[in-house]
Amino acid sequence: MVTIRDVSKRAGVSRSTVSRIIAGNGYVSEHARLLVEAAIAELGYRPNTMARGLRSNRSGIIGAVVVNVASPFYAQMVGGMQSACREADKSILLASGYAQAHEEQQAILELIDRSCDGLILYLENPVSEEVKEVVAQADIPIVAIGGEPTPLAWARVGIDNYTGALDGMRHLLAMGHRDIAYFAGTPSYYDTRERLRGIDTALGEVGMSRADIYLEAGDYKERFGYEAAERLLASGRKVSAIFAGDDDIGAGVLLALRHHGVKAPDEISLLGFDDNFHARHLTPSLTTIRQPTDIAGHTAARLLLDMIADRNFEPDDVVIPAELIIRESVIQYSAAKAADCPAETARA
Amino acid sequence: MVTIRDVSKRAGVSRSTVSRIIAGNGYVSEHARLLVEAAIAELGYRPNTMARGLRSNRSGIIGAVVVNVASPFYAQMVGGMQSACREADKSILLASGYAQAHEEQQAILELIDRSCDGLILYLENPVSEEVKEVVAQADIPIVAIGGEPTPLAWARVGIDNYTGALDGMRHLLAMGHRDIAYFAGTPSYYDTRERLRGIDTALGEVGMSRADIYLEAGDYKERFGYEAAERLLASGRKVSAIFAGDDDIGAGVLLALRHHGVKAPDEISLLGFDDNFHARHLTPSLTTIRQPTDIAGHTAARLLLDMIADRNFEPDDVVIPAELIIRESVIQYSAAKAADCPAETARA
DNA sequence: ATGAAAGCGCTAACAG
DNA sequence: CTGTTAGCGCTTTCAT
Repeated sequence: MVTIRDVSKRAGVSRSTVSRIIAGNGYVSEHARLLVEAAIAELGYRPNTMARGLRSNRSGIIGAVVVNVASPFYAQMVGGMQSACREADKSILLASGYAQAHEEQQAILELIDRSCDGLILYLENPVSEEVKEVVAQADIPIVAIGGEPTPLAWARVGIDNYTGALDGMRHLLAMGHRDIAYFAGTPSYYDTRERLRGIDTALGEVGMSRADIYLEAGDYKERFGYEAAERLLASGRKVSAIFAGDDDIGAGVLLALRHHGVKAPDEISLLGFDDNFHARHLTPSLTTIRQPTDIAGHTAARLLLDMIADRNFEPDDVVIPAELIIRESVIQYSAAKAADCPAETARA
Repeated sequence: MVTIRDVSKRAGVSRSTVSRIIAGNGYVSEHARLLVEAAIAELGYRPNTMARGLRSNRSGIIGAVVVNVASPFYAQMVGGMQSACREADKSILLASGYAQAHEEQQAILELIDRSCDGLILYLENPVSEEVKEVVAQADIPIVAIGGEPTPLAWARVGIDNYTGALDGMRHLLAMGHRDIAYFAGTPSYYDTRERLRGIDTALGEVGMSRADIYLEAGDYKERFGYEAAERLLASGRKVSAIFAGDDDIGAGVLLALRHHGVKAPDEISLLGFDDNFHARHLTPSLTTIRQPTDIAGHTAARLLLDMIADRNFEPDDVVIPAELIIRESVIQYSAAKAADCPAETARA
């Protein structure tokens, strides 16, 4: 292995000079630089990151924990982080927390122990005091991205679930729907709660409340959407629109409707959330609310990198707006169709 | 920061003893172990991975380069790797090569420089001699997973694109189709070439060849599928089935068909490849060939971990079989329908 | 079974 | 602008 010592000998300078040159800081004469660069090239020298990290207490690695990389939602987010890190010559150490408290904490500790220069956290559970203690000790910048806001974070990048859901429900309302079902995802998730808040607000604007809609909570799975839709159908409750907690749930709803001979959007409109890849390929194509997860990931990484570069930099939290994407699955409520599906819901 | 020295003092033993205990090797008396463990707990000691790595030349980190994490195909694969690594207490340093030679090489160098204990590589380009040299120097186990087979790899985990495509084409043929189009993905990709080989074989079995089908190559994008389908329609060439290079291309084909009023599968059957999440949600749901990327990722990681644990372990290459998933988009060829779409293709 | 000693390769004062 | 010096925290012979 060729070390900094070999380079210094070859170039006829001291190790410090070589160190300064590869780190790119401190004063170095042009003459020395040329000599050293030549030596590095000839010898094929590559700095040892471990030794460097041990000494300088910096690793050049960013740690990220998301719920699950295998899911496109988070994968895209990680892609965004990666593109930001690449520009800054940082690598990403990736861990998944699987939305489980224990796994999440383990992941955080793992990243801290690997001396990451900073952390990006998408957590779904609060962290224990012990972990908080370790994190505080490490004293590295942390940005939270979506999920449960954590006191650990120095800054937060969030997607506007509240406004997204608000806009979505407003859209349904504006299209004349009043008999509505909402199939919420995992109730314990922060995002789920935010979406519900948005829905409350939208409902309130027309003098309705959560009590006036058919509400069910489950998880962000296609299966839940399927089963919830079946239960809705079986209940006899008539709705003209279903708002799915996300596109996966929406896909399940669509399947159930088809199996039971209910036409969407003719008989029941359907609104999704996320704008996953499959949203536009469903039949009918899904009107939904886009969450730009890649942008969120990129933004979070940028913020983190800025904080790492300048420890005094105190960024404001940023909220990435969600966007209503109108496709085919939501149509104007038509009284004609309602004729044989009389609404039994209370109205304001 | 609490170091191994603090622990040794507290426990009243030498640093070596503490080191042996945390590394879990060498002879240590039960008595000493208890003392040290207590001290570690009381002090909240956490070993410094940098110092440890510098000294021992092992990092506990696995490096992975895939084409692009943001894509569900690779994301799932990474998920599989992660699940295997978690069991072995290794972390994953992730890089994307974006199927570009330069990026791929950079990614490899980055991972090597970070002293990864082993590498999992999904490359789409050959590597330069320089990089090969560096990799050889590093002397760490490397497993290739899909993509271009690389001489760098000590072992290879591949998905059976050949047999997958063979089975797919056989299925089309068995369903009576003879006028077939194949929309291949990026021609330079190894996987693409393998699939074409499979298609050749299947065609050969019924006395046909590539010249007898409508063949177009582009990239693995929905847009390509859309445009290729439009060109096919415009060409006047009649086919009863389209085999799409992957499900994204397939989605594009379906869209084009719909826009041009061609009914699938009634007028044209469609076969995909990959079994992406959206495949079953298309209308008609897509008959396709499943690539178990998560299993491939897991397998590759397991192999690598075994090689890291035992440098003499020489694993055989493993091939993960692809599987034909039958849904709605491919139906039996019907002469009746062919009546007004006379085939102009040569037959054997 | 344990301790002493010798660095791993690099950076960061400090002095010149 | 450059060299000297003193470790960073840990592992690993080598004795004992």
